[in-house]
Amino acid sequence: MKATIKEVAKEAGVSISTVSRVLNGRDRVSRHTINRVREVIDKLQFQPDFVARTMIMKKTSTIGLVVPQLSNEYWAFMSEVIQDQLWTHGYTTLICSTDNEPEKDSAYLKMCLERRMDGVIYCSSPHYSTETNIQIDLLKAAGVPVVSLDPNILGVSCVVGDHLQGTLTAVEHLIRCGYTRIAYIGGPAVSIEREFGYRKALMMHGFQVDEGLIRLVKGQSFGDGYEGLRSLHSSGISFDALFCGNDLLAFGAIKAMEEAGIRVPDDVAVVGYDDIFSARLFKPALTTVRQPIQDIGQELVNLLLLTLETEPERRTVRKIVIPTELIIRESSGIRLRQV
Amino acid sequence: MKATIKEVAKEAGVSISTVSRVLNGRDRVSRHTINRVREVIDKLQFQPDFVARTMIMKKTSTIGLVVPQLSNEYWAFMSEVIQDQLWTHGYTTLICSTDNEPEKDSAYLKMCLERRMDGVIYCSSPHYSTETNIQIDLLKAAGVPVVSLDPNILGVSCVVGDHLQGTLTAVEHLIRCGYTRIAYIGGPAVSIEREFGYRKALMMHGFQVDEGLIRLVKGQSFGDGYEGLRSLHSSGISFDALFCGNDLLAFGAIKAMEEAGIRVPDDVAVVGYDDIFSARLFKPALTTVRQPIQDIGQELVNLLLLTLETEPERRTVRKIVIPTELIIRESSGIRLRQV
DNA sequence: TTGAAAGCGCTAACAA
DNA sequence: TTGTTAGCGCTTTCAA
Repeated sequence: MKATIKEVAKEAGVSISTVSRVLNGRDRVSRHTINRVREVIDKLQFQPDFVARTMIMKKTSTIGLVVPQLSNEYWAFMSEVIQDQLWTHGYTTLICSTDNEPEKDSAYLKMCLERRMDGVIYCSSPHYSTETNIQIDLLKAAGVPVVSLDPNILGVSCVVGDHLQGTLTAVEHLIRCGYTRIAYIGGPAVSIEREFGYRKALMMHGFQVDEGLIRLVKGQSFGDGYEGLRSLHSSGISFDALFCGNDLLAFGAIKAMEEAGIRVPDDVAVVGYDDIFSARLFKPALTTVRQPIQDIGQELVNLLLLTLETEPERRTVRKIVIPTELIIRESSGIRLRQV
Repeated sequence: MKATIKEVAKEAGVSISTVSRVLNGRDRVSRHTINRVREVIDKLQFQPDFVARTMIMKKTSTIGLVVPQLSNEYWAFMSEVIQDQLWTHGYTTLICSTDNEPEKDSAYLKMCLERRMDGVIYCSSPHYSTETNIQIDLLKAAGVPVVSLDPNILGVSCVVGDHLQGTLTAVEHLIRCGYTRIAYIGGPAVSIEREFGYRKALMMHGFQVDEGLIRLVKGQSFGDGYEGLRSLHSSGISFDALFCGNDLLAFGAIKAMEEAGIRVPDDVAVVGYDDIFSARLFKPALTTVRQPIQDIGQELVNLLLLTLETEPERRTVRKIVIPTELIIRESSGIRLRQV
């Protein structure tokens, strides 16, 4: 059914090595032979078998990309950016969505090794497991370049958002607005530095951290934010502001407040994190810490490509910190211009 | 660096075929040999080379999935559902986001053939090109099962949302609410049947279709909806309701109306299509036609798997129509319960 | 400029 | 139950 190089060679009356040569443009082949072979290739609709080629070349031209959840706008956009970037560099991206499940996480990494990915971009859910670490070590041991977004994995180059700083700025913004009882919703699915930034901001401004104002939820989606706020609300504790580990959590929390008759920002000011597209569409438009997805994706790809071009012995571990930006909108109570 | 089956055989003092046998669980191997080999495999951290295996088996266990735009919530979710489904059936999914560019569309399909995907799920942007058709034919000619979402590609099994009916129901809902000047924003990136449904509903209820109320925009995203409404507004034409080809277009249109001082739903009622997650979060909550993504993804996978299990000669072209459901929320002017 | 031959790492007859 | 051998479709020496 599918023509092979053998049939092309036979039909053209040359050897398979000659066909291979015109295919790869290596060595020199006479004009006449080239034309003859090209003709037959067209006629037979021959396409070299990528798999066979891969086996010899030891290069799949494929990069594995592991993200926590594709249905989360943030990761979907990130994946798109990275895939585009890699495509222009001749690589295909194998996107893997782990749905925040540690088992899937390591399973996909394992697959990356089995399938001989040329490199891996790992955007973990921060509660990755020991198994994940083992897989990453295996990958490294096999000489497969790995770069990661955010987590500190020993010996892996990474791009990190400046979460501590980002959160610090966000919470300071709330403090400056005069809020004094600032709650926090985060958890293992969100960078721990955001919690640190929250604590740091409070302490720097002379506030005691009230652990009762902190809710650590399991996931990083709408429902988790919703539950987080319900728990906060039903505890009876009072708060006049809320910082959420990401925008989706904030959306969920606001929804829960709406249902409980708490007005945002009149009763409680809210700040999120990420600045996903819908943050500006939401009512009230969400004040949030912007992570420049485009830049982050770009840096991840650059970092990976750089590693790919360096011999394993010469590779160095780099860490690139991407600054964040506070985007002030309605939800934090100040009516500035909408961005 | 990486151990091969040869080294395992040598180390274990058996032949490579014996190693292969314990690897695949084929034939019978003595308990003792199995243990011996397993030990060595562990010791050497041997993993069979997927690529080499693939070459012999003529099966990559990989399915290509082509979607128009991953950063669109609808497609991100769809991709996640399909990837999950396929993963449980032992397949890896290669997700390709074409960004609505016909060239990328056909380029990715070409890649699916080159890389010997076992099957392809094609969720086209409806303005796919001739080149796309050629690539799909090539795929079929090579015996690669292709199933598609929505478009009518000759000889390709497909799952289609019942867009004509869905739109009809939506527009009839507006008519019943008493709106008489119903505008439409759609275009090539959105199923043409939605436009037909719009026209049909109007005609069935004795309205003349006013072409001035129709705006065909290029893409399917927020910005396109925004532009569509601006164009509609600046033309000076009057309208009291608006049906949009998808939710994102509706969001954009509503944003533009907001800026123009047009209130939704008080001045203009709006209905979208898809029921993406943020539709219920939006203010006003969006009335929209729900497409059951989970079901659609499920059906696509089933259809593909079925085709995969059928010998090429016995394959039949099937078309599965998925019913839609009108979800009434605030934007269309009736204050029913929020879903 | 071309061809013959040796593999890449594995599976799968066919023997033993 | 195990080993030998012949490929899968291609690239790449090495000769001619």
